[in-house]
Parts: sequence; structure tokens; C-alpha cells
Amino acid sequence: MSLTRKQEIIITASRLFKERGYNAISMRDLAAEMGIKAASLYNHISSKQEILGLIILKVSEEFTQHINTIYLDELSSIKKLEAIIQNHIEITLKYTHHLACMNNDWIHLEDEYKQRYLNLRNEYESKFRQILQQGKDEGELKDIDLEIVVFSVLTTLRTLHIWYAKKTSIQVATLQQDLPKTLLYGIVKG
Amino acid sequence: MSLTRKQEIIITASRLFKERGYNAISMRDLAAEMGIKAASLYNHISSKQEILGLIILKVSEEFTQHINTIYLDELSSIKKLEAIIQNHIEITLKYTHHLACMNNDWIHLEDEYKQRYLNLRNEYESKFRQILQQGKDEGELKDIDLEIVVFSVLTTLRTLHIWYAKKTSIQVATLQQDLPKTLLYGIVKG
DNA sequence: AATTTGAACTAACAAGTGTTAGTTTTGTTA
DNA sequence: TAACAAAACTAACACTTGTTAGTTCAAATT
Repeated sequence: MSLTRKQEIIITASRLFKERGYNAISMRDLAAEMGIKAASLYNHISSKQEILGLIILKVSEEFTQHINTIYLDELSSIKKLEAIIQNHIEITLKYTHHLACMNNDWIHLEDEYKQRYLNLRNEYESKFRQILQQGKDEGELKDIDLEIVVFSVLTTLRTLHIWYAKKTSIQVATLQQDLPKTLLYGIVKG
Repeated sequence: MSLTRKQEIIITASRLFKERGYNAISMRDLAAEMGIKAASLYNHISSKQEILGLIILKVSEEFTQHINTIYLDELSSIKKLEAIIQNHIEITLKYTHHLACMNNDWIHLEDEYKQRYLNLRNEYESKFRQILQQGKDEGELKDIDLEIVVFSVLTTLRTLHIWYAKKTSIQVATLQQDLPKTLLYGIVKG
């Protein structure tokens, strides 16, 4: 099962978009990186915008699908949170470039693409918030302002790709062990 | 003490860059927003790049200067961390647009501007890392992988401006109280 | 009153943008 | 071998980009 030309374009684009940003990459840049001319790209994709849309919606959908499953599971809120963190790490390893694109360039999505992305993101945040609320209701989580926790945890998870880019020192196993600790139990002793 | 025209340009630009990104804003867009023509901007600034450089270096320098002071203070590492978090909140309130620019568009800095920014950022991270190390040495902080803590705390602090943009529900006082709690002591009870 | 200055203007530039139309090459299948 | 489809090509389009040169005009200074 080899990649279609369209998939190759998307993979190359996601790398370039990550490195220099959507607006800074021209169709000629992208084509040159693939060893062809800009016009040839249009045999495979319909517009530059479509490339960005496919990159971002791909991972967005995967995230939302995963949290929807977790949400319905019969688990303690803490176990759910651990599973969510684990999933972020996995997707970051698998789709580093896609993820960087999503975080940096979602703002450049237009019309329907942007709407679909925002809907998925809202759905994700909403489920995440509900899981935290469950944890507070069941007495597992501290009584901290919900929005602050949503913000601080999700922000860290969303930008994991930055860490991954310079994974010189850290091992993946260390991350899987220490990131949940850090986010859930804090860094201060006692 | 009214603003110079140059300062007005920088303020307007920082807002537009934040909303749509550096590359998506043309000199004509910026000029139109100020009610003048693009060419007129060049009576006050020397290039588009200079605008971005001034925006980003302004806050970068302020951050680095602050941590350098804290670093030398005779405080426990926890007190230092609390002061750093506090400073991030303050700068976020004061320079929301500048901060968003820095986070989203530093990649578009060129040559010397980029080098100066990266130097400041490295200096900041280095001091932050040393403060954490001090905390571990003195037994105040848990034995968690240092790089993971650096990453997760700094990421959250750097993107505070996102939260601030939609500060519908959260009060600043709540943030000042609950963000240090979340980052330092975690969200799980017991 | 004469001069200087600050800050706007018009007009134009060279280069780069995404995209389309029509054509040629390449490799696979009938 | 002939026919076909996939995927490249050239050439061009209309438009936008950052920036420069030279000019105008009102306000401040001499």
C-alpha cells in the first residue's frame, strides 16, 4: 500500500507549513519541494486551501472521536484524564506536522473548513470540561476554577509538538510517565 | 504625553497581526486601519519587518529582565515560581497583542531580529530551568523530569493571551489565585 | 514673512501570488 | 501495438506584495 500522490502532497505540505507557516509557503515552494511545477499540483488537489483543510480536519476528527469514546467509558475521571493525555502523546508522535499546522494555521482556514474545525474543537473542549466536572462532583479533583484547568491542561497538550521537535533529551517513555504526573499532581512536594 | 505616530503604528499592527497573522496583513491593510496610505507608513518606520521586530523584542526584553531580577533574589524556589507566574499574568494584561504576536509570529522574524529574540528566549528558559533545579536541590520540588516541567509550565504561561482574549467568565483575581495552584500543586485532591 | 519640518499624498516598480487552459509525456492496460 | 489514463509540462491571467521616488501642504520655528 503505497501513498497516493495526493497524500504525498499533503505530507510534504504539512511539513513545510509547520516549518514556515501556511501563508509563507507558496504553491511554487511546495511544488519545488516535490520536484514538480506548481500547476501540476492541481492534478491532485483543488486548491491550497483544500490542503490546509485536509491536514487540520484529519487530526481534529481523530481527537474528537477519541474523547467521545473516553467520555462514555465507565472510568474514574482521573483515569479518563490519563487516557486523554496518553492519546495526545500518541497523536503527537504520529502526526507531528499535522498538529503543528493545526495549532499555528487553523486561523487561516476559510468558511466551511474553519467552521467544521471550530465545531470539532468546541465539542472536544466541552467533553473535556464535563470530565473535569465529573471529577469535581465525585470529589476526586480539587475545587479549582474549571476554566483555568481546562485552559492550562489543554494548552500544554496542544503544544506537545513543540517539545517533540526538539526531543533531544527527553525519552518518550519519560514523557508518558512524567507528563500526567506534572499535569495532574503538580510539581511541589508534600 | 501622547503617543508618537510610530507608536500608534506599532499598536495598530500588533492588534492586526494578532487577529490575522503577520503574513496575512499587508502594509495596505495596516495603513487603511489607520486611515492613511501604505506609502505614508514609511515616514515613520523603515520596513514591515521592523514593526514585527519592535513588537516582539519589547516584550521579550521585559520578560528576560524580570526573570533575571527574580533569579538573583533571596527567595525559595516556590516563591520565585509564584513571582514568575504573577509576572506573566501582568504582562499578558498589559501587552496582550504583543504577546500573541510573539507567540505566533516570531518565526517570521529575520536575521538579527530573530537572533536577538532567540537569545532572549534561551536566556529566559535557562534561568527558569535553574530555578527549578534549585527547587529540586533544596527538596521543595518533586523529582520529575526537568525538561517536562519547563515545557509544560512555560507553554501554559506563554499562551495566557489566548485565555485573556475570551475572558468572559474568568476574573483576573481568580486567575492570580488559581493558576499558581494548578501549575504548582496539581488538580488532583489529597 | 521666510523657512523648515512632519506627515500625508500619487504613481510606479519589480517580484511574487493562486489558479486556469491547453498540451505533452509517461506508463499501464486492452 | 493501439488506446487510455495519470501526471507532468508551458504559458499566461489578474491581482497583490513591500517598497521607493518625488510631490504637496499645513503647522511650527526662525
